[in-house]
Parts: sequence; C-alpha cells; structure tokens
Amino acid sequence: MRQTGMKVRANRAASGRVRMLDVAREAGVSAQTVSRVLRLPEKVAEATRRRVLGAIEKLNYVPDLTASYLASNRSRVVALVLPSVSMSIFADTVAGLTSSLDSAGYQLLLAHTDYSLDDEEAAIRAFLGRRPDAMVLTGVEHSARAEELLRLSGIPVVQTWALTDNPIDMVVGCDNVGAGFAMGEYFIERGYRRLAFAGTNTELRSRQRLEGFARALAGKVAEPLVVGREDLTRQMDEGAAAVDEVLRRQPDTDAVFVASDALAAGAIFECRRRGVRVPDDIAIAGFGGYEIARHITPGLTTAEVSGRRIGELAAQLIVTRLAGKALEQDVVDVGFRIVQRDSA
Amino acid sequence: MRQTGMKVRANRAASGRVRMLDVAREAGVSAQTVSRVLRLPEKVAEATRRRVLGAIEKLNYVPDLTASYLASNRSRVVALVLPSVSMSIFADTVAGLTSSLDSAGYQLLLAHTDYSLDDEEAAIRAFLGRRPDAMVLTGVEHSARAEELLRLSGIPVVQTWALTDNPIDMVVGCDNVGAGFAMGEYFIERGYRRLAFAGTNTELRSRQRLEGFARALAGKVAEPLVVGREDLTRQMDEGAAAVDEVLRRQPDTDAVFVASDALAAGAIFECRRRGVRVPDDIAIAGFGGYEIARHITPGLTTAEVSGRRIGELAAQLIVTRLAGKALEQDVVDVGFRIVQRDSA
DNA sequence: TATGGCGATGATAACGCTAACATAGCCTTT
DNA sequence: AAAGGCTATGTTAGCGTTATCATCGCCATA
Repeated sequence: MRQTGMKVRANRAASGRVRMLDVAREAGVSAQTVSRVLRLPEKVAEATRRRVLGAIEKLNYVPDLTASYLASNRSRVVALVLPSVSMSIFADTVAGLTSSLDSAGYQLLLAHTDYSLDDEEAAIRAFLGRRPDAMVLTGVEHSARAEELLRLSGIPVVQTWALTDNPIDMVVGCDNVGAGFAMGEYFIERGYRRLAFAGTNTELRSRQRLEGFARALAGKVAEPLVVGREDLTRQMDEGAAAVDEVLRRQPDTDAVFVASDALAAGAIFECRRRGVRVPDDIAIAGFGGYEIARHITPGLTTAEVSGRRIGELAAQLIVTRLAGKALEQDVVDVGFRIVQRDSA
Repeated sequence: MRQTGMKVRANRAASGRVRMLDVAREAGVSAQTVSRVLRLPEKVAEATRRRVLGAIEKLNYVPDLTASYLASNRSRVVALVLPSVSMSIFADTVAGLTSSLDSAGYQLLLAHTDYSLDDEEAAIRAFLGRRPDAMVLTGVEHSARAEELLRLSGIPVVQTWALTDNPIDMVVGCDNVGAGFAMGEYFIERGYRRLAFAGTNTELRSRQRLEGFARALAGKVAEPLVVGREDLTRQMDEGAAAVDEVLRRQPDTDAVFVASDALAAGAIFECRRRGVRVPDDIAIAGFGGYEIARHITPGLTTAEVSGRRIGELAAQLIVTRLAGKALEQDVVDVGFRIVQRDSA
C-alpha cells in the first residue's frame, strides 16, 4: 500500500503544523486510532499500529499536549517552584523528582522565585494557568493568596524542605528548628560560648534554624548575635559579608552557625583572606550538605539533609495520589544528620 | 429518561473549575469582554473593566492558558533546555533571560538534560508538545532528530554558550576555541611547559576549548595530556578525580587548563588535600567566571564569560523576532576575558 | 442457526478560550 | 439630516485533542 509521492489531499491546518488528522489520513485510519496508538497502543492491532507509527515518523508529528489537556483534563505536567536554579542542593531535589516522575510519564516544569514571596505567587499563578496535574513548592511559607489559589485548584501540592502544622496538602521536609537546636547543642558541647547565627531574613527555613539554635543556647550561654542577609544571588559574597559583620559587631565570637553551606563556604573563604583561623579563632558550621562542604578546607561541619530523597519522596506522593490511591502518610520528615568535619 | 434536561444552569463547568464564562456571568458581560480585560484592558470601558476584575477576584479565576494557546496560537512560553540546574553559571543565564522575558509577558519553562544528547532530544520533544513560542538551547550540539524537529517547528530557536557555522536559527555565545587558544598562549607566556587539559568528554564546548588550547601549544611545547570526565553531577568530585589522573599519568605537569570553574575548584581543593602547591607545583586555570573563582584560595585564573549577558541577549533576540521585527544580526559573540588571579 | 461477547475502529461532541466579524450607540462632519 | 466613523460590546466558529458511545466483524457457545 505504498502511496509514496502521492500527496494527501488536504493540507495542514491553518497553523501549518502537522495534526493528528494529517497522520490519520497518511495512515488511512481515523484520528481516534492515532490517539489510541499514542496513549493505549495495546488496544490497536499490530499492523495498524505500525502503519500509524510510520506516518508519525514520516510527518514528524509532535502531538499537541495543550489540546490533549483540554480534551482529557490531564496535562501530565508537574510544576516545581524553586527559590533559585543555581543551588546544588535543589539540584538534588530536582534530580530526585525527575527520575521518579519521568518513569510515570510526567514532565517536570520549573520556575524560580529569587527568594521572593511575591515572585513565588506570580510563578504559582502562571503555572496554574498551564494546568499542571500537581505542584511542588519549596518551603512552607507562601502568600495567603498563593495558598488560596492552590487549595482552590484542587491539585496535589507538596511543600518541601520544611515541616509545618498547617500544610496546604502534602509535605516532605526536615525539621529546621530541630536541626538548629542540634547544632546549638553541638556547639555548647564542644565548649563554644560566644555564638552567632548568620542567615537570610527572607527565608522562613533560615529563621526556623535560628529559632532552634537560640533555644538550645537559652540559659546556657549568651544569646547569639544574629546577622541576616537579604540578597541571595551571590551566596558566597553574602557569606563573606556575614562573617565580616559578625567579626565587627561581636569580635570575640568563637563560633557561627551559618544557615546554608554556600554561605558558610563564603564565610570560610573570607576568614582565610583575613587570616582568621577556622576553627581555632572562630568555628563555622553550615546547613545542607552541599558538595563544597566536603571539599573546602577546613571541611565544613554541617547539618546534612538529603535533597535527593526529598525529591524522590515528593514524586512518590504525587504519583500515588494521581493514581487515585490512598496515601499512608502525607507528611514525611526526611531527617537530618550533623556531619562533623574540621570547621567546628 | 436521561438526566440531560436538568434545568440547573450550572455555575461551574463539569471540571468544577471557574471558567471565563462564569466570570462573565458574574460581571454581567460576555466572555469576550472578560478576555479583553485580560489581554487588552485599554479597549474596555473603565467601569466594565472594574466590574470584571472584581468578578475575577471574587471567583479566584485563573485563566486557562492552554485553551488560550489553542485559540490564539500563542502560548507566551519560552522553553529553556539546560544541561543541569545546579550550575551557577547557567543561573546567570536564566536570570538574564527571565528579567527580559518577564517584562515582555513571556513565561520561562525549564528542563534539564544531565548532559545527555538523548535526554536533550526527549526534553525538546516534550517541550515542543507544549507549543512554546520560542526555545533556548545550551550549546550547539544536538541530535540530528532534535534539530530537524526544531527546524520544522518553525519557532525561533536560540543556541547559547557556543558559536557555530551551521546554526539552527539564532546563536548567542562565545568562542570556546578562541578561549582555549588564549589560555594556551597565556600558559606559554608565563613559562609553563608541561601542560594538561581536564574537561568533559560529553560536552562539545569542552572539546572546543581543548582544540584551541592544543592549537596554541602546537610547535611550542609538547602536546597536552588530556583527561576527560563523563559524569557531571558532582563537579568538584570530578575535578578532584581529574587532577588525580593528571598527576598520576604525567607527574611533571606544571599547568592544567580545566574546562570549567567548578571542576577547577575541585582540582584546587584536591591539590590542597595532597599538599600539592598551586601554582608553585602546578598551575590551574578554569573557564566560566563562577562565583567560587573569586573566593577560593588561591584565586582562580579563568576565562570569564558573562552568562547573564548571554541570557539577556537571547531574550532580546527572541522578543524582537516574536514581535515580527527584523534582526540586525542573528549570531552574537559575547566574548570572553582572561582574568588573572593567583592560581596560574 | 441464533445469540452474545469481544476486539478493533469510527463518529461526534465537548474542553475553554480567542479571532474575526457583527452590532449598537453616539459623535462628527458636511 | 444623512453619512461616516468612532467606541464598546456581543456572536459565532473554530483551535487539536480525547471521552463516549456506536458500529462492525468474527468467533465461541448453546
């Protein structure tokens, strides 16, 4: 049945793109059969399927998933909102999400917020307009409006990297207050007495780590000096600036808990530039478990959290939920681990 | 009797979601007027507009951009394909793209490929199914199939971070061969004689830097030892492994050009662990101009490229093109700059 | 042989939106 | 006062896909 060279009578749509109908004509079947070949291939006879796949190949047909969503009400997209695309720790989460979602046939779309709640709301709104089947957020702090939109949207939502008593839907994270507390205890145990905390004002997770940290110190040593940064586009610069501020405002500080490993690395680099010895003159600990924590000299003591595991678990919750199955639990604490190295 | 004749004129569609029609009824106008309020607000009378906006607010209406695309053939999405979401250098490109596209009303969607051409093709295919108005790629090397799909799609395509004689459409990048050459000349000028190159096998851009590097050395010093890594998920680990391999295979190496700053940082850290002095025992230079190059000790000599500018220019080309205007040039070389620090 | 079931395929009507045209007032202009 | 041209809004017909139901053979069973 070769009709090579014979042009199909009708033409492409106004858009000029190849549609399902074009493929159907090429293969001599109805559009519905083409659709089935794509979604339920086992429902189509072997010979027909081969003919259709040949036509798809020949015409370079790329199905319009936009129209597919409209008809089926399923977009096969999971949206992920990140504060920043550069942090290696989120990269692990993305990797974990991707690997699990890919195999379930979902595509992951990313947006970033530059650590701004307003930008986050805008990103969420824009995403919702694309009708994702599920959404993954970073953190548990969002604008009231954003939360409302998400609840109304009815799609599964996973908040990550923190825990909360009042989740929008599902949560996969770690206990930031607990990690701060553990680090505070660690410092005190090691004999540090004049402490400081360097974090970011804009992130709830950072403030939670401070809360736990301060609680661990309460009644045992003086309250920690708190230094907060705003801009997170250049994390190492911010870490350097933070340590500068600490040394200026409280020169006898003997240990600093820095709210992220990237900032902490910047702090260590700044100490080296100034000839301040770590940990002899000042001890530094971080949070996250980034790659650099293992590589920098001195090795960075840190509260390690598995970003990859967060991504994997989030994907698992979403896939289960979208498959209509019940969840064993919709709040998962992945835990943390104080990894001791030489910096504190 | 079937249940079709129900007289309840439902406020919501079967999907349960608020549609434009619901907003229109609430505001006492037609759907078209709601659509106009959203896209061409100046075409609607002040009072009407306010009423419609009130209804949108009240009903928490989120327009379905999927349906909007289907009707208008414009998705207002620009798709960006990155090798990895963790590299800070790409973060700059993303930031540059976002800021320019946001103001033009485009949303940026990201996918990542883990440095695999097959994964890239899959990502491109998935993206094309979502009908983006334009696509931005990293690098100029793609599967033949991916290139064909992109050409057929008819949308503007920008390849970034490299140059090529045979672009798919538009290009914003730097001369990787030239940067390698410049670094080779720099090493020779500084008196280094026993050279090595550490890069990634999978990236054309890395191989291009090697090409220029080797060309600069040709006839002046011995051919460089070449060490190639495959896996790029842990860049600093890879950089450490690379310097290990260099020292093992060519112990008298006096300088290494490393194809990216993240790898180079890993190499410097590894040298420190081994007690190998940089640059006295071995000089190290990188590529990119990442934040860490300024912070690490010794400071990393590197071929700096403005990732942000690449993003900004790519956005500008896209916006111009989508506005139907002519382009002055569709290949832009953003250049590079050898920044000398202490490592080489 | 009649019956029913099953596998493969097709026809039709949405899905939620916007382009293109239509209409209805009202204001100029001559 | 008629014609024309505004401005503001409404009506209609798709966009490309899939859900749903219908249809058509074919075969096993009674």
